[in-house]
Amino acid sequence: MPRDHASARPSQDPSAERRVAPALLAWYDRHRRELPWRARAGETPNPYRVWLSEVMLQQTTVVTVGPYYARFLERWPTVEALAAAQLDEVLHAWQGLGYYARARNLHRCAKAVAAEHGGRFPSSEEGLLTLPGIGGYTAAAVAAIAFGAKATPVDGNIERVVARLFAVETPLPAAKPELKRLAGQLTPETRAGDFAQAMMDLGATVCRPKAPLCLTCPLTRLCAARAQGIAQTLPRRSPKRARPQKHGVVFWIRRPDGAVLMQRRAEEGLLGGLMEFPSTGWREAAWNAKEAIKSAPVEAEWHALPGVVQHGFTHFDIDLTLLVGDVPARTKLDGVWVKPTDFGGQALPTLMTKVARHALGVLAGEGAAPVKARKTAKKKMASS
DNA sequence: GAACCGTGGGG
DNA sequence: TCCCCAAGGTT
Repeated sequence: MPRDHASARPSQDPSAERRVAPALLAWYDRHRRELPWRARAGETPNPYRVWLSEVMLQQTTVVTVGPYYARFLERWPTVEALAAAQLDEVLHAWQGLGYYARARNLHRCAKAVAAEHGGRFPSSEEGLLTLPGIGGYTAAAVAAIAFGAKATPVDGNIERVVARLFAVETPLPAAKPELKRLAGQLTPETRAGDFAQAMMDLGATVCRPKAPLCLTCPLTRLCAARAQGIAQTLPRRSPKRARPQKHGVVFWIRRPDGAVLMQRRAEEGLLGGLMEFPSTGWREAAWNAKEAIKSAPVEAEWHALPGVVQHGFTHFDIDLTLLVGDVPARTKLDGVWVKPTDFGGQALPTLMTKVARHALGVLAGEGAAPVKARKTAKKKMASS
């Protein structure tokens, strides 16, 4: 469907575009949020802190990032300190935050800045783009916020604000180039960093995905979607593919001293570099015990643990059942033996934290297993 | 372009 | 309960 040119303009007024940035910056000066990584008005931003926060904030909420940011900054106050850390330390500190490639790239980036840039981040978008884990959004964000460059980061918030302001009805992700172009047109010559943060604040607190607060929005008179009464329906999105359900069987292997076998996952891919309990592959077809045991790392007398651990990833759901096996002391296997009291010292993804909690709860003989898991377990056991 | 890559909270 | 989605990047 063709888009007429009138839609590429906020409201019918041709001068509206030029009024967006002044109106938004005036609003920002009054409603500016205090965030841990945000320099106060008049203070010089610290590029390391801006970069660290921007990477943590990728696809992650402000509330979630808060404590992680504080811990990272205390432990590694400078990019050189972070560069000197071990990758496993960084992964462990990142535990629970998700998208673990960010942690690996964060570490690589710190090393690159320390070793190849004298400990100073490049100040241009182009320079920043060459670093690991820094893509179009983060390069523009750091350039604008930390270095005052005229750059236009476009995140989910800004996509939404711009889609509404210009009533762009093209669905995402196809609309991304157009939204980026339109956002660039709005960016002022000065205060580009404040403008970007103002757009993001507006998207987070006023121009929200659902139930936008158009009555209190500083741009409401300039908003084409508001004029057409379609603000809440934008941006449109192309339908997403359904998430398949996968299944796996975990081998909970115990030594007489109570230690359990853990292994490190491959560096690349899902949960890369993190620790896990050994398991079968994760596939869409269900496993039966006899088949699963073929992929056990050791021979043992296996006992099925009641219950199931369920978890959702971005692109598939998974349920894990557990087989418990006891092996003699001195059993030699790939991996590390870890006592449950030391699980906290390992970089475990949330899925494996759930596995550990479930196993320890059931094996302790009390009702630590989630009620939901028990119900599902009964159903599954009855059908198998 | 499309798939892959986590997690937690809110409606 | 289920779906949405959050300051995206890499392949």
